[in-house]
Formats: sequence, structure tokens, C-alpha cells
Amino acid sequence: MLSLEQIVRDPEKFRVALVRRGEDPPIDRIVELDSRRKELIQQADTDRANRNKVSKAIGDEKRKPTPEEITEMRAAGERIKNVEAELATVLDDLQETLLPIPNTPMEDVPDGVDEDSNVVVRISEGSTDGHGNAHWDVATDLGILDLEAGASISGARFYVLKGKGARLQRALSAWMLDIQTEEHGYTEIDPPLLIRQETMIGSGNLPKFKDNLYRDEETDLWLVPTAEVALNGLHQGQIIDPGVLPLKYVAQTPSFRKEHTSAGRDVRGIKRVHQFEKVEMFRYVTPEDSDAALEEMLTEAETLCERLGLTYRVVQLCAGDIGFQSAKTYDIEVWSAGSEEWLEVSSISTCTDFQARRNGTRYRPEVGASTKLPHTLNGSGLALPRIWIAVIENGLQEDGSVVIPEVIVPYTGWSTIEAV
RNA sequence: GGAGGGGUGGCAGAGCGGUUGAAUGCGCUUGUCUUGAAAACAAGUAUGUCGGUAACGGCAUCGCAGGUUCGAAUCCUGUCCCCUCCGCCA
Repeated sequence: MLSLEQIVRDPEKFRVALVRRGEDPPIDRIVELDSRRKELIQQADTDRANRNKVSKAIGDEKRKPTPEEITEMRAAGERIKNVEAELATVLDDLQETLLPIPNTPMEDVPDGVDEDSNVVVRISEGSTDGHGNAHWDVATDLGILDLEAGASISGARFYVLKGKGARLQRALSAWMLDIQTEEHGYTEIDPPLLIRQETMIGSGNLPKFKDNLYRDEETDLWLVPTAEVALNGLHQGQIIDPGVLPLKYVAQTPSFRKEHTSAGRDVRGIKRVHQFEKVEMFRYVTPEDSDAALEEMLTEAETLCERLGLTYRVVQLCAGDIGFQSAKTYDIEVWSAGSEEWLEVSSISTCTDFQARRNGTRYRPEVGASTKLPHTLNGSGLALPRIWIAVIENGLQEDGSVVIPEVIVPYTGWSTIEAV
């Protein structure tokens, strides 16, 4: 959520920033609602102050209230009730108006309305040759991927990994988690996968994106679409003590997404599915450290790609393509020789204070100082089925077997998936 | 699922209709003392919001939401969470 206070102070700044990402925000309405809000608060406070004064006097003097006082106070009570009722609707309106408004892009985010304006920042060393043998053929032939079984159990866009395929995915997860915790200093978290509505709102996934989320009606819990949601909820409503930031968390969880909107796109294989594993990095930092943290996380994710021997490129998303809660995003895409395309395996974003404001996460810079909003950053490190795809497709040998990256061997116990 | 008990400030823990935003203790901050530290003593120590350049003042908040009352942390209703016992179950 954007700061109401800041919007009211400089409405044009916010209008301009949001127009950059193709939004037409109801700024005027917000300013209007806010001034009505202040008016109502003052009315109610005045009546209440008077009522408190009279009540206190009665208590102090240990006497019964006079009939006049009772009549007058009852009237004041009525007025307060009415004003508060209106205030409640104004606050609801404000909330409803503010919640669907996305974060403002940072100034150095390139202009543009869609992915065509994204900027390739750099491309790593390595081959971008292709061989046309996509994973849905290769992995199926190897007996490590069963798309039909996935469809049979759960429907389209579900898949089953078998044998070395399953083991490879587990090994990749474990390897990535180990690097994040042991080398990059993240604390491993194993969070709940069923999430309360408030927490989903806090991350920015609700109310706007409910169509892409699975939900249990009976308990009103939502399935995590990314561990970001849970990690962002870790400190909601809390004040983080001085000296604690930065907090760095990593979690490996499934991600559940309906992907309604993309029906027809990426239908083959397991590039876009309803349930996938992902290792997610998440940081809470002071605003001062926020820019550097984003670059660090990008480097951390790049390191993983490098060590897997994958060719990758870093793409900076333009203003129209960054996510709802993001102020600036880098994607990392790896080259996959079979499907002959760049696969997005990581998306690294700074959400500035947008999420912290939504879910009431604050920190105290130093003892005695007043609270501030931390910045939150998230990034995949990395997304699994896609990395799995790249490993399989890029590791394909002439004889149909697949050689996996050396760094993973300690986690699998073998280096080759033999052709059957 | 059944039966009880409980949710108060950073923590522990009083208060159960009227100077209670809230005793007391611990913790924390600052000061005095000390070569330094500890101890002792003194002062301070929640969050949000409205007005104000500020000093400061008003209002709200004792899990949450309603209700009763001139007045609610205190009474009533609903709800969520936690604990204990029984049942069930990876």
C-alpha cells in the first residue's frame, strides 16, 4: 500500500509515477476522502473530549450526574455514533481505493508498457545453441517425467517426477538451500502453506489477484502462490528491535497458482504448472540498505546459475511489466537448449516499504527512536521445474543420456541419467 | 469433537464501573556516585491518530467486533487465539 500521508502531500508525484506503469489511479478521490476523514475525526474527538471531561468531573466529585448532564451526554453520544459510522465507511472506502493500487516504480526503471520494453542488462558467458529436443520428450523418454500421470491424478498442468527426475529436483533444492544458508547467510524457514487472508493482503496478492489463487472456502485459507507471502508475514504487526535488521530468510516451498489467464500459453511440458517448487530469498532491510540489497540478491541468484554451468541473462523489467508490489525488478533467464528459449528462473524485486505498510511491519532504528517502515525484498533462488528443465535439456548427450552439473552430484549420488 | 481456564505495556503481574494509559517488579535509557564496572539512588521508558513550525494539547487503543452506561480494562453478547483434561489422529 502506498502512503496516504505522502499521496495527500504530493498527489501529482504519485499520479505521474503510476501512469508510468499504465495505471490511472483515483488520486483525487483519495485526497477527497482523506480530508473528509480528518473532518470527521475532529468532530468526534471534540464531542468525546467534552464527554470525558464531564464524566471525569462527576467521578471526581463522587456525585450523580444531573438530568441536564445526562440529556446532553446522551445527545453527544448519538452524535459521536453517527460521525463514527460515517468515518467507518470513509475508512473502508479509502482502504478499498488504496489496496488495489500498485507500488510506484523507482526512477531508474525503464519506461514501457509491456515486456517488449524490458532491458537486457547482461548476458553471461556460454553457449546459446539449441538442439530442439525439449524436456517433454527427453524426460518422458528417460522415464523421469510423467505428464499423463499428472493429468490423470490432478488434471492439466500437473506433472509427476519419477526416479532420478524426482531425486534431481530434491537435490537441486537441497543444494540451493545449502548455498543460501551456508554461504549467503540466510536463515532457513519452513512456513505454513495455507495462508490467512490478512497475510495475503499484506504481501499484495489480495485483493487484486484472487483469481490466480487456490482457496479453501471452509477455513478461509489460501494456498501459498510463493513463499514470499509467508516470509513477508513473518513479522506482520511487529516492531523489529534496534540492531536486528537486516533479516534474511530463505524457504523452499511449493507454489500454487491457478494460471487461468494464461490458458493456451506454454501448454507443453512443465514450464508453467499449477504447483511447483521454489527456493525463495526474502530480506527485511533499512531503507538505506535497500538498493544495495537488491543488487546483492541478484548476484546471489546469478551465482547459482553460474555454478550450474547455465548460460543466463539478466533482464530489468520496465515500469509496465514489474509486479504489483514491486518498485524495481530484475529477472534472470537461463538458456534452455531443447525448447530453445530463455526460461525465467528468478524474479528479484524490491518492494520498498509497500508491503511493510500493508502488514504493519515496523522497526526501531535505535533505542528510543520512533518506528519506521523497513523495506522488503524478495527473489527466487531459484525456481525449480524451470531449472530442472534447463539442467535436463542442456545436459542432453548424443546418446540420449543426461549429464547433470557437477555441483549437484554430491546431492544425487550419480552424475548421469542413462537413456533407457 | 467434549469439558474447564485464560488473553492487560518489552517481559512478569495487579486491577473487575468513576483522576487507570493503566499499580508493582524486572528489563531498557539517561543522570548522580565510581579509576572503570557492579550496586545504590533519581528521572524517563507503548502505539496510532488529529491539530500545531514547535513546545504542547486532544482523541483512540487492556486479543478482536458489537452492546449496556453520563462514564467500561472492569458488566453483557459474539468471535479469534492460547493453556489444561478427555476423545481422535499422521
